[in-house]
Amino acid sequence: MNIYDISKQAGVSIATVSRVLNGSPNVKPSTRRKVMEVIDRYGYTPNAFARGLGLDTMNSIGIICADSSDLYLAKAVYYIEGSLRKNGYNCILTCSGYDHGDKEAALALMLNQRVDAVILVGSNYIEADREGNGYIMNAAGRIPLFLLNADMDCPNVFCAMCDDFKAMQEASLALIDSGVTDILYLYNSHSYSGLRKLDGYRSACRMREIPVADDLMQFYDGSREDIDGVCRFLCGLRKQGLVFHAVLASEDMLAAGAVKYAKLNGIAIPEELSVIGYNNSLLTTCSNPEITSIDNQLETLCYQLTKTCIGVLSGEKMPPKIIYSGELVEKETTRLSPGPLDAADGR
Amino acid sequence: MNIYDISKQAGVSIATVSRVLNGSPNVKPSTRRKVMEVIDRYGYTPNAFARGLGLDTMNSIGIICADSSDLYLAKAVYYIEGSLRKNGYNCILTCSGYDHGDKEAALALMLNQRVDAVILVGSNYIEADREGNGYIMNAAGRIPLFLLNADMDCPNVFCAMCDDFKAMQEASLALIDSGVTDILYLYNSHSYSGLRKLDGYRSACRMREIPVADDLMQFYDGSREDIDGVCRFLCGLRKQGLVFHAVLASEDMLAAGAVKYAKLNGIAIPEELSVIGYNNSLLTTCSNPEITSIDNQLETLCYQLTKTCIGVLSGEKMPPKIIYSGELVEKETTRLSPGPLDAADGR
DNA sequence: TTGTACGCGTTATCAT
DNA sequence: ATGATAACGCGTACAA
Repeated sequence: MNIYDISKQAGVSIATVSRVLNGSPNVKPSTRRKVMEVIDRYGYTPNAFARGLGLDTMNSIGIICADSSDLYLAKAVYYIEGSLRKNGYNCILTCSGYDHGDKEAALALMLNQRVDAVILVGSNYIEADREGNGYIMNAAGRIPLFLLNADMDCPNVFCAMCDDFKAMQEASLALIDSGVTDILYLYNSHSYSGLRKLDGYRSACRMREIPVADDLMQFYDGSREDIDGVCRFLCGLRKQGLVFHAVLASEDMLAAGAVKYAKLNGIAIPEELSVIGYNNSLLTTCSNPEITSIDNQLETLCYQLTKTCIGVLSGEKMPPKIIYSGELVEKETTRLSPGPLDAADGR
Repeated sequence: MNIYDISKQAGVSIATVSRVLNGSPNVKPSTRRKVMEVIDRYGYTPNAFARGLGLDTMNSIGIICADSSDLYLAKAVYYIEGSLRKNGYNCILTCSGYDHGDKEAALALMLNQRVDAVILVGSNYIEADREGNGYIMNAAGRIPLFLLNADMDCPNVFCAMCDDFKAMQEASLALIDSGVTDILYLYNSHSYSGLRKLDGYRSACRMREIPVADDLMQFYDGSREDIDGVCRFLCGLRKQGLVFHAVLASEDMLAAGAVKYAKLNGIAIPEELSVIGYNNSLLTTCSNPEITSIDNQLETLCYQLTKTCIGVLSGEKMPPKIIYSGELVEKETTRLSPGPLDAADGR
């Protein structure tokens, strides 16, 4: 069934059928009814490919993330997909992995699919060196690009991010000011955002005139799912004589490993060891005790980014950069000094 | 840049360009080089919409799941997307939610997108009553449908699933045979698969001639992310005087709630309370103690299902149903009697 | 080995 | 208000 068949059955031209289909006002009500009746009878829907060819769009948007099974990225993809679909866009998903060449290939494939825009989910699409981002700038020459949790100054590239630097700085300061010493910073990504977090920690140390010890900044390069691996990693550090009374982690999963480490070694939380994670994911409430974590407003970020995307595609002028602040959510793995908010809270 | 431009630049006809593009052997090497040179120079790629129109396919496959941020579904989506993409297919993702009408709408949208096939991820697309599945049978009349973790007999519908009944039955038997009494079955889904699991538990009780008490089968209808809610739910049951020495859960998240419940009430695991989850997800190793769980071979199932999908789309004859067995992975929340495997293990 | 011409199913333009 | 017709860019049968 195509538009010709419908037009014949309805005794009109294909132009009229098209008009009915697309809600043109220039159709006599009786004609519209007649055509609609035939359309409904045959359950006709216009061929999306032909439509795409004519309009040069199929209203689809590419979503690229490293790994959609990652707790955090999965949430982001979910929010973005829902928001875009609600606005009539389809989402083509690609998991690119963390390898640079694969990321580049994934983006190229999206462009060939003729998507209207691409959303890059996660901080790992921006390299610390400028050259590594050439493929992004290049793609931005063809279609608008949207980055979640990444920062880039480039025409036709729009970003929504959490100020990871400040969030981590504030968490570090809160820890320090509550009297905790020897804070181990644990991270597992060298992405731009990863480095920003690390810088936040360093900056806090400097602000409080604490020396930034190299062996208190540890990189864990095991699997992102291997909580026990993190636990073993920390046991190893301990065996090497490293002393720390807090673990500040760039990701909840690392913090969960720290909690296991404490359990295993009979270290009391938070009395002897404080733990702070990042992302405020399900892992924080699954862990026992529940993990204090930084909420980086993922849902809001996703919503703002898709809103920007839809705006751009409708030809509106949109802000190239949206920045939110993270929020420290205290649970059971820390005993921070009461902040101004808590002090004001009479309960 | 279209195929005409390229053909002009290369001094050949569009047919030749097309042949080069599609790797036809009937092109003189020198001509091929000449054409390739022009293609490379302009970075030309054929218009996917025009191609789709002519070939009636854009090699894209729809993936529908209720919620791609769910730990389990996210993994499934990830495996499926990767496998399909490796075989040259694009994936259009839709999260349908759990509402029946929305699921139906999501499938209809996919059909309008003219995808080559649709994969329905998760057991919640099959209703207990036959009528509820009419929309699926209907869609199967247009394109092949693939169900992960669901069972349906219908032409052009292919399934890959874990035998949830048997897996849960075996877990129940293992618990019973290790001497545990008063096993609370905790579940949060009335899907077909959910009921199969429940039946497995019941069946095990009957096999061991244990009465199947109604209040030992509890349905939790809180949020799928609210581990604390599960904890509170169990505390409530306890306060009502319900006695149970094990929690057998249809999902790891429920089991994680049970672990928290035990901690909160000073109940020793596994001495006073055994806990078994389902899916063997990250939550099992994040929990403390780590949760014994049933691994339902998700990766294998996904791989087999996509293999079937690709086969069907290539016109091969494929089995309509693939069934795997679950595997009980014992961790720290149970102390099961040594099975035949453990006994044979000399370590 | 290469080229010509048509079909794919829309939308949009221009008459009427 | 409606109809005829030209794009849109590709693949491919058929001809050469």
